Amino acid sequence: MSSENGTEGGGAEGASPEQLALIRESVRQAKTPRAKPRTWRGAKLAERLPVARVLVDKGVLHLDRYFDYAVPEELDADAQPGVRVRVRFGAGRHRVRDGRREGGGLIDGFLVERVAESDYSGPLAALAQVVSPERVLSEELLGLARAVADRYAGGLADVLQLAVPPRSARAEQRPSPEPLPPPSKPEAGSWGRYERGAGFLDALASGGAPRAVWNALPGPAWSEELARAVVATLASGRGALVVLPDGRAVARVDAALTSLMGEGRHAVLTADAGPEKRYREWLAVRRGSVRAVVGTRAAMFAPVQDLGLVALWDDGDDSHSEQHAPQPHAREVLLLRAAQDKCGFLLGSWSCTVEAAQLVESGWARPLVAAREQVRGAAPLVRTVGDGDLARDEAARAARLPTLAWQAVREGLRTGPVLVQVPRRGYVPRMACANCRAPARCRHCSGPLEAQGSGADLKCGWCGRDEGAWHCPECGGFRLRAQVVGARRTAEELGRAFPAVPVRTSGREHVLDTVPGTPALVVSTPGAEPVAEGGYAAALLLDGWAMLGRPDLRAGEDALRRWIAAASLVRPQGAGGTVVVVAEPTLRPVQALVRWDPVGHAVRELGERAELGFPPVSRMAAVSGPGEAVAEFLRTAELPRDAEVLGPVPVAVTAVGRPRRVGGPPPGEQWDRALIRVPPGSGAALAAALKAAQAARMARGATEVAVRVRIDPPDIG
DNA sequence: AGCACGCCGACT
DNA sequence: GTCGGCGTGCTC
Repeated sequence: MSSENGTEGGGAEGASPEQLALIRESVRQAKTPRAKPRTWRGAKLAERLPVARVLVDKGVLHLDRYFDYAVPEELDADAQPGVRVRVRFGAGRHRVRDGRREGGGLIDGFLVERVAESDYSGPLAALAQVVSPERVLSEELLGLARAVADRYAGGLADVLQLAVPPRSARAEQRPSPEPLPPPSKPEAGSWGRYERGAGFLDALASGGAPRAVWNALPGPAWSEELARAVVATLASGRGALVVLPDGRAVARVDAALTSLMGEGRHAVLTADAGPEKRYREWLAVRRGSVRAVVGTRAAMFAPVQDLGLVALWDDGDDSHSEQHAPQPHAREVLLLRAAQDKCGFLLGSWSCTVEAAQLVESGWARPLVAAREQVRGAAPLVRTVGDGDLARDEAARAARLPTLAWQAVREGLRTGPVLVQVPRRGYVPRMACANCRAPARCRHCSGPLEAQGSGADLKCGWCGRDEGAWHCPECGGFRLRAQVVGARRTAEELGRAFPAVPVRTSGREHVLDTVPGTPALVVSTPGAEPVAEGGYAAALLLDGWAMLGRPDLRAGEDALRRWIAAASLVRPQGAGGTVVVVAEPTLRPVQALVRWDPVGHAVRELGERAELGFPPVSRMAAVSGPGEAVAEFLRTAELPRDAEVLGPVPVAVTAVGRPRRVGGPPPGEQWDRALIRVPPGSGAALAAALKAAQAARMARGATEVAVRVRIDPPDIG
C-alpha cells in the first residue's frame, strides 16, 4: 500500500474520500440537519483512532482551533501525531462532479492528535494527504508554541511557522548521524572567577536545573564559559540550547564547543545556512542525533530532546526580537521553555537589561556575578569628556575632539589597535545648538529636529512639520551642528592625524570579525566591533549624544550596553587599557560605565519603571491602526478590570522615503495608537482579552479594517 | 477570504 | 412555483 495514494485529484484519488463525499451528499439530501455520523459504513477508515485532530495553517482567522478529519485506512500508518498533512478546507459541501471533488482548496496543516471520536456534529472530510511521515511537531514543541501564542496574543499557526522550518524532502531522506555518547564533565575553567560559577556547572552536570542571570566579566572568555555550561549539561545526559544575537557570536561559541568536545555533538542553526542544510540540522536535533544547539534567534524553538539548559547571550540586543508575528522575544520564549521543561536557565551579558534585573529581583533567578576585585582586574580605565570639558578645551573646539581623547588614542596606538565607536549610518542626523549643545527640538511638539538631505532644511521627526527659523531657546544661538555627521568626520580626521597607522572600518554592510593586535585605528558602528587579538589598547566612544538623545524608554540602558560591549574588547586597566567616552559625566549611564556597574544601573532603572508603571514591571500592549478601527477595537474588547488605556494618539507619519518600521503604518497614512497597561500578574489576562477581541473582529468579516496588536511594544516614548 | 445557504421580491 | 439578488455565517 502506498502512502503516495491520493495526492492528485481525478481518478487516481482513493476511493474513500469519494465515498465520504457521497455520504455527505446523501446526508444533505435527506434534509437531516447536521447528522452525527459516528460510524462510516462503506468508507474504509483506520480501524483504531479514525479521527485526526488537525491544526489548519490558515492565518489568524480561527485562532488555535483544531479541525477533525477522518483518517482513511491507507493513511493510517503514516498519519501519526506531529506529521505535516494536507486537507480540504473551505466552505460548503464538497460536490462530486465528473468524478472530481470541488470546493475547498488543499491546505497545509499539522496532525496534532489521533482520537476515537469527533465531537464535531457533522460529517468529517478525510485527510487528503500525509505530506511526509516525519513527525516534526512534538508534544513539547506544540506546548511551547501554544504558550508563546498566548503570551503574545497571537495565533498558534503563526508561531508554528516560526518554530518548524519549511520541509525539504531531500533533507528528510538523509539519515541523521548516530548519536555520540555524552561527554565527560568539563573543568570549571574561567567560571572559577565567579562566586558561584563552579557550583552552577556542578548543578548542571548532576542533573539539576539552576537558573541564573550572569553578568559576564569583560573580555573574550564568555564564549568558552557558555560552552562549558553546555558540556556540563550534556554530561548529565540531557540536551542544551544556546541562543546568540548574531552569526559572529554563534561562530565563537561553535568554535569553543568544538575545542571542548570535538565535532558531532552539537548543531549550528543560523539563518544564513540555506533552507535545506538548516532543515537537515534541525532534523538531526529533532531525531535526537544531536543533543546541543547553538544558533541565532530562530533556534529558540529548536526541538532539543530532554532539555537540561537554555541559555541566552546579550538579551538587550534587539536582534533577539522576532520580526514576524507575533514578534516574540528570545528571552521570553526561553523563559517559557525553562518553565515548561523545568530545565536550567542562563541569561548572560556583559551588561544587564531591566528584564534580567527583574528576574533576580523577583527571586526567579539567582545572580551569577564576580567579586568587585575581579571586575577591577578585568575592566579598562574609563574616562569621560562632557560639555563642560569641551567648552573649556580650546583645542577641542578647533580640532572637534577633546585633548583627552587625542591623548588616549596617541598612547594606545603605541602598543596596539584603538577602537573608535561611531553612530550607525542611517541614524538620521539629529541637530544640536552649535553653541550650547542643547538638542534642537520642534517648537510645536518637542520632537527632534532632523536635517533634510544636504540643505539646511529642518523637519520634525515626530510631527513632520518644517522648521524654517530655528533659534536655541537655551542660549539664543542660531547655529546648528549635526552630531552624527560630526562623529564620522572626526573618525576620518583621526585617520589623517596618524598617517602611519592603518584605518580599518567595520559596519553594517562590511563587518570585520577580528583585527590583529598591531597598531591600527578601527572605526566601527555599535554591534559591529571586531575582536582585537590581545584586546584593544584603547577605545573612543563618540556616539553618546546620538544614543542618549533618543526619546525612548531604553535609551540609557541601550547606550550603556553598547558602550560596555565596546569597552569589553579593551585590555584591562592593569595592561594599560583605556576608554574615553564623549558624554556628559553626570548622566546615569555614563556613571555606570565609569564604575563598571551595569547591574546597579539596571536595578535602579527597574525601580523607576515600577514607580512609573512602565514595563517590564507592568505589562503593556499597543493597538494601532486607522483611528476609527482602533476606537472600535477598544470599544468592543473586554479588557481586564485593572487595565488602563492610554490614548489613542496619532502616531508619527512615516516620512516618505524613510524605511517603514515593521508593523507601522504605510508611508503617508495616518494611524492611531493606544497603549494598554496592566499591573503585574494581569499580563496573561490582557493577552487573552486582546486575542479574543481580534478573533471576534476576524469573525465579523472582511468589512473590518485590521488593527495591529503588539505585546511588549519596543518603542514607548 | 471564498462560497453556499436562505430569505424575499419579481416574473412565467 | 421558481429564479436569482445579495446579506450572513461557516469552514472538520
